[in-house]
Amino acid sequence: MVRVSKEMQRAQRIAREVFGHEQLHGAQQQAIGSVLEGHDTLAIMPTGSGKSAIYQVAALALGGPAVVVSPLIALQRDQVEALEVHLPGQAAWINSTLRPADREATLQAFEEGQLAFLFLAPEQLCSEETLARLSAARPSLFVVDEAHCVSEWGHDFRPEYLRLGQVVEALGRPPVLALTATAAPPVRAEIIERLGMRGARTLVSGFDRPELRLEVRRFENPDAKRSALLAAVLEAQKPGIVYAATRRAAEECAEELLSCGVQAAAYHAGMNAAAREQVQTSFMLDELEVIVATNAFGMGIDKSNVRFVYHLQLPGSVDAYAQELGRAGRDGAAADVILFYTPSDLNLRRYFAGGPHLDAEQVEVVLRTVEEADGSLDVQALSEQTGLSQARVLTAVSRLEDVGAVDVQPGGAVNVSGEANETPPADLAAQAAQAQDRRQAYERSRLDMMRGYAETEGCRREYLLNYFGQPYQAPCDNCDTCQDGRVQETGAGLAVPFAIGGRVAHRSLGEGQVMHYEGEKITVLFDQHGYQTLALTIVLEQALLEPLFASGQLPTA
DNA sequence: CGCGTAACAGGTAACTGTTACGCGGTGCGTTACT
Repeated sequence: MVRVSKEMQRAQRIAREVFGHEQLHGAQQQAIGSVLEGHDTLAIMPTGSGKSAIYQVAALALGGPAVVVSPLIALQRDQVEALEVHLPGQAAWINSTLRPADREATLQAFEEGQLAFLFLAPEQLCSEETLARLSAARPSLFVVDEAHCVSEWGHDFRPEYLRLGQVVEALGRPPVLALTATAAPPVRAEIIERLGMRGARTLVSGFDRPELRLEVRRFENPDAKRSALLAAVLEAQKPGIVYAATRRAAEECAEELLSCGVQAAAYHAGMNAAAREQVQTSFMLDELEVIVATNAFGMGIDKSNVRFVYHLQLPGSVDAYAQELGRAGRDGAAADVILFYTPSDLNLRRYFAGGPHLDAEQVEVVLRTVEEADGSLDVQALSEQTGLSQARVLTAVSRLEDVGAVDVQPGGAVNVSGEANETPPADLAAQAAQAQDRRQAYERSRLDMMRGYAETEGCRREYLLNYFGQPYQAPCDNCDTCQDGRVQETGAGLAVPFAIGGRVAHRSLGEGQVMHYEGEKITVLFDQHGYQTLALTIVLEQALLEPLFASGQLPTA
């Protein structure tokens, strides 16, 4: 018999009376319960499964105001509007769209306890003053929505994401609740580490989407591929989404579709805000049949009747692919998920993966400039002083921060860290350059996993689920390889030498987690070296891998 | 990193081969103008 705690009963009542949810489902209850028991919690749940209700109910049950980190101003607006229905006047945002007077009024309302929810992007949490004022209201919960951004964006795009751990400290360490729809094991580990979550509970609910039909069509020639995609869109049931790797490809594809009589439009970050908004709105209203987008499109989109998601180029990681394909078939009806693959697309993704390559000399120039300026320069100023691009300086500073050589102040100014004074700058620069090499190698190993999906002869659903650490018994009977008989039934119970999800140790690559088997190969995610695929016969003959402990006993940092 | 395009050289007409260069995703914020 399940004992329902008093706190949980209270949470159920809040869900019902405030938000009108008759019944919280199991995963929601688990996550809310975990938070109410005071645990830092990472909840991984598909979009549309009521993630918002978790933080909404948990925060009210805890009784204090919640600080919610949200990556996009548009998402902050959506969340506030949703709360406004049930709790008028108790949710607000702080971002650059506010006039100074309104910003001040909002902060004051939060300090005085009039707000239950405050939404902001991580950049806002870099101001000492804002932090001090938020902390004065003694927030009872710190929520990081779309928490995969920590790992996807923190390293060389939005570095403030990597500093949220310090923010949690500055706010007096309220319980941390991180929410995302997709996170593979290394992404989970990084979210927990970077947010400084303690004794974190990780709750994962169902990744499998049996209604999605998975397929890869391989082409050697990009033109032939584009024609095939156009033909597929013409025939497909609409509405649908086409993902392209570049803005130009998105625009060209949208134009071609239009000229074939399909109501299509492009969507990417190079368009002005009004045009983007208009495209998104008409897609949501079913006025537009097909949206052809870069990865700028999708976060926070919950449209139930998307009948296909096609990719004109492969995404940079299986994580990104899972996010994007997950936007199909939310209503539970069948939907088509096809990757149109040409191996040459890997080149562009390799370029994007892991940011720029850094020479130790370049990093040393940055570090010495930081020293000479005595903490007065930010990334932009450093870029001007050193003649290196901003992206390069940003990456150099992030890696110097990782190795403890520099600190970045809330205002953005870069300082030499106190501990680093003993070590020669050249050594620190070399360490930072190495850290960047490792990061690139890791990102490329993730790209290799995406390529593995495109090229697998096995069940694609099994491949995806294994990637997210879940065992699966192929065939699924709803992917191309299963349906055309390529998948050999491995036979239930055929002994695999190391359990999927289990921990293993390799002589030279260190410890890792078993991800996937395919033919004579085993893929392991190594803590230090990313995803590596090894020949099973050699592994067994030379006893290269040693099992550690079963999955589920993974110690959390 | 690697691809596609533009510019250019070669030797006197039209074109081919070489080289150089630019381009490629995601958003917050701030600031200087209209």
